[in-house]
Amino acid sequence: MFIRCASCPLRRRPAFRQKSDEEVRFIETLKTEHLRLPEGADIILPEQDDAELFTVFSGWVFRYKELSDGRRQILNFALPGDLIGLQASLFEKALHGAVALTDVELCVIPRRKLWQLYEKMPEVAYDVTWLGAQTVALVDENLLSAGRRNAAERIAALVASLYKRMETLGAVRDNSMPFPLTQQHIADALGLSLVHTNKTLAKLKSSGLFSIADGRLTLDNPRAVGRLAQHFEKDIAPRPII
Amino acid sequence: MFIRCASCPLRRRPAFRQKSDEEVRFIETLKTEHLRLPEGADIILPEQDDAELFTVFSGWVFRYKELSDGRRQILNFALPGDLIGLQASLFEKALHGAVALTDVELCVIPRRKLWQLYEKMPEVAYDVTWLGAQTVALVDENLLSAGRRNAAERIAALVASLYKRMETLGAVRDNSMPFPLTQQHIADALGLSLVHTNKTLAKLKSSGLFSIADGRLTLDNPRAVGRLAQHFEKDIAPRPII
DNA sequence: CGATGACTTGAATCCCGTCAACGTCCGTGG
DNA sequence: CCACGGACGTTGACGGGATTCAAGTCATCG
Repeated sequence: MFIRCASCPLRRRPAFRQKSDEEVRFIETLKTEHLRLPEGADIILPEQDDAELFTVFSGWVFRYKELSDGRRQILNFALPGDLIGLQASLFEKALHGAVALTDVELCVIPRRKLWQLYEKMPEVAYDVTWLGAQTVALVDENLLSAGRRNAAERIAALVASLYKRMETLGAVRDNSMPFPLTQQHIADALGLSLVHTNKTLAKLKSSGLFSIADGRLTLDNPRAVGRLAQHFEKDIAPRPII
Repeated sequence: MFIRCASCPLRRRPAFRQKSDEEVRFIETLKTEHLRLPEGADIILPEQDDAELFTVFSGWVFRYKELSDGRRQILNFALPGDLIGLQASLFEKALHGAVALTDVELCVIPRRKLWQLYEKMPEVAYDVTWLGAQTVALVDENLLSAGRRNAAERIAALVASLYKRMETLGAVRDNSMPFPLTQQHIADALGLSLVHTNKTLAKLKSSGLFSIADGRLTLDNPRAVGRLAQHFEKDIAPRPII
């Protein structure tokens, strides 16, 4: 099953900057495949030397690094519209891994076509850079969390960030959004142990900040979460999508 | 004092990919200023909405984020050849600050010229993206440190990374390199307290891993540092410079 | 020569990690 | 039908790595 960019429902959402027909047609020539992968599938392997470039079409993905004894750090989560594998495409080898957190659909742009894009369609090249810079911004924020926030603040910052992003995508209803993370994912993303994550999570839930059930998170007290997180992100302006 | 790109000593070093005369001439049209700033000067202020794009010509720079109560996290260090301010140029506002760690010289590329670069010289645009991805790689590694390494490992990883980068720039002599960081900088970069940084640093020094004196760091036991850091970076291949 | 910034050092405290056990849900298969 | 195992979540006890508080040394500098 192939989804044509011209009729892509994702890119029409208000979260994204609307592109000209010409640009969309061009992007469609780049896209070779619409890939479906099950939860848990490896998208990019650490050290992989032929990773492609992907746009997340549906589902959640995370990038990670790990140490030889198994300690794992999740670097950031990618949601629909986000680009995955830019580093891996530009460098000889991938310096990180990427895994499907849920069942996912990915638009595949072969790494060998990346240069074409710069030659032929500078607007799109600019957007690629923009999305790369967006990744830096996400990782920056996570580094601030891991380095300088305590456990409760880290969780609040993660929740606030994901909630805002999902809201922008139109995936929030009644203060509630899909939340596929296990506590192990949360721990790995925040640089905490599983046990301590569990206990801190329990405190925040019982304080009425938010609740998690049936794979969904409900934000019960947005202001308290925002205060803890010090994450005063305003509405996210429409952004590029490849 | 203006340094012409055509006669720029930095870009001729083997650390960098050599560019065609045409590209260099073009880059020179982008560069409006050769800026000198003293140690401690702000290069980009958090929230700044008109930050320019800079290439570090000489000296060290760091990017940082901070929380409202003063907790500060250094995101990464930028050395000669590195690009600063890409996010700040692409987005409405800077989401981080940048400060001169030493006296620095910066090549200034006005943010309004960034788009020109994509239209007129795709090779250079590609390099901008490459350098953006390079920043992600650096921050990724720092996030792995802050999230999953203990204090000694973090310091080893920082030392290993900076040493390798300085070596590539040809700034290492007799296993020794300039090292302008204070212990406070190290603490802020690694997500540690000043006191604990001091004590851990003392242990590593007395174990003979490295020594610091007169603003220089000498790597006495590269293998032990590499083992602690699990930072097996091979030689860094020549990279783009704008 | 007082002031300031960087670095040291010791003691008390605590946040968080580790260990260990237990509970629940769910899919599988005997 | 129920035993079994695995994934995920929960809870208590304990210890330690790291923070915080406090004080003091040493250079540099106006």
